[in-house]
Amino acid sequence: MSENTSNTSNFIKHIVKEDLANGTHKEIITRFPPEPNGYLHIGHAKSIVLNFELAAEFNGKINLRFDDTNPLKEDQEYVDAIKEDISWLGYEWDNLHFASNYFEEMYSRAILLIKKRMAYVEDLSQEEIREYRGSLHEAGKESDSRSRSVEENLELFEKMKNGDFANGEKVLRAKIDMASPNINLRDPVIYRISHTEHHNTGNTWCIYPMYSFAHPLEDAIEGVTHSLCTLEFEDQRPLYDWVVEHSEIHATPRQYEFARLNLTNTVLSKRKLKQLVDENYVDGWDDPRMPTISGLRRRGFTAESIRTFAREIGVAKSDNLVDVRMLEHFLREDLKLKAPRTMAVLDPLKVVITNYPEGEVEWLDADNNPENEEMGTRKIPFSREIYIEKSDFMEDPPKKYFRLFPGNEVRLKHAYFIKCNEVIKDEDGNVVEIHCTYDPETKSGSGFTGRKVKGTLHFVEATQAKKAEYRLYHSLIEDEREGDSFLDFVNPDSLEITHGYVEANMDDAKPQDKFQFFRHGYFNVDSKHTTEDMLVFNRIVELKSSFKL
RNA sequence: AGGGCUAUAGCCAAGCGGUAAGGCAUCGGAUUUUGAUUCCGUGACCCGCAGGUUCGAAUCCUGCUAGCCCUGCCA
Repeated sequence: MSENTSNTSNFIKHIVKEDLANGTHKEIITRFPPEPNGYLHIGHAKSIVLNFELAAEFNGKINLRFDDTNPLKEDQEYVDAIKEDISWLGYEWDNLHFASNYFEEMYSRAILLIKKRMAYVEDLSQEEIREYRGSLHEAGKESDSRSRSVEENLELFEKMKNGDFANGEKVLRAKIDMASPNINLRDPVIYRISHTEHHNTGNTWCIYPMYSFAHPLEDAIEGVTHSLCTLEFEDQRPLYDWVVEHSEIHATPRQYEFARLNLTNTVLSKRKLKQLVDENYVDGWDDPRMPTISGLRRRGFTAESIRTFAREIGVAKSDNLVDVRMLEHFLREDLKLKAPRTMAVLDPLKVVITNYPEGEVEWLDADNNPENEEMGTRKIPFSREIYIEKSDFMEDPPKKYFRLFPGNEVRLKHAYFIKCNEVIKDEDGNVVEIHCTYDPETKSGSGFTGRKVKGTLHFVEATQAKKAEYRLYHSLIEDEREGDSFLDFVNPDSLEITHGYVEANMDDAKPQDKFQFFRHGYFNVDSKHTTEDMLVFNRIVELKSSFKL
């Protein structure tokens, strides 16, 4: 990756630099630890970029580790999708691990804790455990199970493992402090029974470690030095350290917490995203309106723009709400020089150039990207009948409208000046066709300077035009709506479909090809809906515009 | 007397005792065969508030205030 990854500063880099400088570590190891229970989204991208680039910048290593300790929610489908998304983002992990590969090791560490009288099997029901835990304002109380002998605990824990108990009948708890002001330390459950098949270990286990016990062990086993997670785990840090210390794995991973990403007009919670998918608000995890990596990819966002975005938003500890326009900015910036510029009419209006010879087609020169000459030129057709954008004509325009209207002359991009002479309407009074005349002297590239026009319109020549479908996306979530559930904020009109024309030379456009459609924005050939006879384009983002009616 | 954390422009964010980086957005202006791009210009008499220490404070101390997180056998 050639991008400069070290020009930003954040508190985690400070910590790493210091750890390296004072010899705490010779080499750092980070990890990205997704639970395979859903698809990755742009919030994960923030964490991925942080962890991978931190390791790269300081010549360390990074592990991709699936935190698969709860078989009830996890699935191989998600493992595959997550790997694909990380690779697509442009990152390579040094090692691939699964928490489930450490189950045996974790089990033996749990036994060690029991032997050290630091863990015990609990008889209380889930409800009782909750009651005994106390509340934010009052201490918890100790359960009778707490004073069980080591031998009995060992025997019961083995029975748990052997499947002698039903789900929920027993749990293993760490013996810490039922009166701690930090509720996470009030004898947290570290193993539960779940007679569930695991995507990786099958039916080998019916007890599974809890995150708070498993995660620190995973980090310690792998020699992770800097374990980065989000703010809501701050209260768990004392427990994390407790597990590492008492499990006697001689490693000292440290947990650091940073603020998760929030984006305007977006939800970034796996639970909510899953709900949007399950309840058919969208067409799957990769729906172009979804903030998932796969959705952004299908929409047309580039990996580079997502990476740049993730770097530029920074990493800190204060809650934040980043404007989506920032993401869009980096997409435009990335595609500006990379995407060929072509003309597409999204909502066509026919124009007949009455003084242009019938049956004649001429081919005009058009550059593919004036800001990037290497992209070359192409020929585009021009003839008596063309399509322009419906919104580029107004019969009765306001002041400062410099597109087409009766009596006004405009430039057709790469072609000629045309002047509107006549408006054809149907019986309902709708404008169905415009009659114009062109001036042969004004041909583009001829150096004509006789007079100027204010507006330049894009067009598609009618006989060669290729039909296309456009999918114009609007925010899936609208922050300004009101409601209690996030579903009240879902925009029912987030997908707008139109049909129009693109240049004939788009014939060889393939899924995921990206273009700038003149005056419209950046578009991507949709990989799911495009067929042999119909190109379907996703609008990635619009061009910026200061035009107001 | 619950505990943990955060507070720098509309939104992100740097800053680590020496006199407020940068990006996004906004609004002007110039250039323009995209009302795009590009280019220039635009905002903190001040860093949540109030005191204090210091020659000097966004940075150190004290006290407030506001917001977020924590009572899953989720992660």
